[in-house]
Amino acid sequence: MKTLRVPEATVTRMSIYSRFLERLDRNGITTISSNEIADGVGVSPAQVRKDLAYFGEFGTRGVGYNVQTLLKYTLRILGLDQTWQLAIVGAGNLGQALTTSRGFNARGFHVACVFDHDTRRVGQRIGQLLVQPLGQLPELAQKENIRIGVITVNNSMAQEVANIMVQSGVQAILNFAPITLRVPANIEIRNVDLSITLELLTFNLGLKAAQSL
Amino acid sequence: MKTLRVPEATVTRMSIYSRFLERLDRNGITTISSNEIADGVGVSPAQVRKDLAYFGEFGTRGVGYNVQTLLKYTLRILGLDQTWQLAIVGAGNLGQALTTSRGFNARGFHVACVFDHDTRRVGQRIGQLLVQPLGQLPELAQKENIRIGVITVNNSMAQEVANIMVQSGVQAILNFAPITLRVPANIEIRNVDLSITLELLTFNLGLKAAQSL
DNA sequence: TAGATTGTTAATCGATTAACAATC
DNA sequence: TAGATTGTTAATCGATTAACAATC
Repeated sequence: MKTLRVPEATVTRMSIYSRFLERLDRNGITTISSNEIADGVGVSPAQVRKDLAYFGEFGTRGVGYNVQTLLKYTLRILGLDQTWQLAIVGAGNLGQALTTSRGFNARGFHVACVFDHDTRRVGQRIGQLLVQPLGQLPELAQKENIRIGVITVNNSMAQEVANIMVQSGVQAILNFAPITLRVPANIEIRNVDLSITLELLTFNLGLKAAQSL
Repeated sequence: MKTLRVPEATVTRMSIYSRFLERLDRNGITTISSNEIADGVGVSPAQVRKDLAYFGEFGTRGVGYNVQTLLKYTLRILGLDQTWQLAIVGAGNLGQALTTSRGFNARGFHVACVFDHDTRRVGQRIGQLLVQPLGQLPELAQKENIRIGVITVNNSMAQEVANIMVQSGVQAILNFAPITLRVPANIEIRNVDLSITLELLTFNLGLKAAQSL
């Protein structure tokens, strides 16, 4: 049980390489070098080779990488060689957007059900799905083999929803409520805070303004 | 014109410190140490002091930091001592969610207008706002002093929308379309790709599964 | 003055890049 | 064999942490 220690930036780039390879594959390109991958996604060739080296030897010296083979490996590394059933809790605008979004319904991901606390929302149609009452989450999570829960409710409900998700056997949570949720250590959790992203922009604009003085 | 070089992680943490200070201030706390800030947000005290040191000396040795003063400084550093007018282009579910979201209507940010290409959406009400035709963007951007544009249209429209934004004098773009946009170098741009975030989760779940073998 | 906490320097840690031997 | 490109090692770069002098 050796613990593989991979920088998070490497994983992010694996995701980017993987999409790039998908595009190459669609365009019928069969072989590619680290140099071309680097050019294609905007990193250094050494970085590409180093990133891949965390996971194995996928290329052929003097030749390059087989696109299909490398694509298959990157998908497997990212855990995308299997299906991930998602449940979204919170059928407001954000929940609706994510339910039908391409990112959440591609590359192994599938939004299998949507829940809401509000009885007025229950029964509403979102894409192919009907909004389910929150009380149904434990049962449907079992039935649909939900492994990832997405929280798009407001702050006051978020912790309660997280608790229900954990009790329902969900393994990972993607949380859009801008609060810190408490979950057991074995649950993967990640927060998406768009306000911080906005503030990175305004910070940089401020820097620029200062530099042009 | 000395160029201030600050790690992006530091800026992200400044944003987090700033919110923490807001909470302290609301609770009437007047003084705080780097140790307490560190505890409150989950980083090391040395990190807190080092982060702040990029921007100045805000504390008093032997005493700590004045909450109100430090809050004011963090807000100024992040560029939040001014109002940032936003325009959202794409009045679908995501656009609607962001238009009325608290993160986009607090701490100096204000969604001033929403646009859509689709004539069926134009005139719709979102919160206080009416959806405007895309053609109105240049004029309204001027009139409303829009400095940040948010792109929530589909991939095929995103580049065109970015072009119009740039021509309209927008300084920064937050792009939710999962494609790489070409903009002039003086425009700040940032992509939000939720799929990559999802894949970080599945990668970690895969690691965990491998370790428990 | 004694106790506390900052701001800063030096040490450590980790990630990226450069360089090159291995090898197709 | 000559040319090309990988996989890996060593060098560099940058960020975090530890430690402590400065000072309230």
